[in-house]
Amino acid sequence: MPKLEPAFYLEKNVLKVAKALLGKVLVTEIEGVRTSGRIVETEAYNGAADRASHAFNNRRTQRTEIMFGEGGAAYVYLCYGIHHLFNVVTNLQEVPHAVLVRGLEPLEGIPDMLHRTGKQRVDYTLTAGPGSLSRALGISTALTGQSLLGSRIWIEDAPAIPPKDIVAGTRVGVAYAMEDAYLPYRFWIRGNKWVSKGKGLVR
DNA sequence: CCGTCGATCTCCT
DNA sequence: GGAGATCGACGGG
Repeated sequence: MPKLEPAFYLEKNVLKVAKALLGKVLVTEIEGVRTSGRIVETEAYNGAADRASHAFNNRRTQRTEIMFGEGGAAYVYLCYGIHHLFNVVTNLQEVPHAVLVRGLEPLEGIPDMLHRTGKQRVDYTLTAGPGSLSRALGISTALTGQSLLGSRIWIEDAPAIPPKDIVAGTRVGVAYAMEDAYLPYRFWIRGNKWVSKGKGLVR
């Protein structure tokens, strides 16, 4: 399937993009090794208005600067000093929206994913969870700022997931975000085994 | 099954 | 100095 068009990433409603990304295929080609997976779980980060976002209140740092660029780039940052978390930058320039990819169903290059992660067998721990899927696909902070229309990391089109098969819940690990921690900004494909086990706040 | 803890970057106070 | 968009190892029940 073809790469998603630039217009896909310019959508101004980040919740729409987070849902539309479900079912699409994330592909990396790192040093000649191609690996891919179907996106089954996402979280929307609503920029300046969102206390859970790194760009809350339009906070600009060297790390977050890429989110202020035009939609269609990768924002990869180091979490807890160890894990490389991959986000899709969306919306127009100066609007720092992003979608975190939290779960993938592995498709191409599974032996390479096993090699990268040191795992013996394929199970949900290979690509469920944002840190795990980055390791499997070879995504690191070296890719932050890369265009998703380029040749190292991109997203391919696939049929949309019907709304009845999309579940919404609260985001994981954002308790610090006060009232925004309760927003239903996490989306996943109902019943899919590659969704991470992380739990958001419940009220 | 569950809770705790270490790893060790980036940014804030 | 402390917390964080996480994960896996370990110990107890």
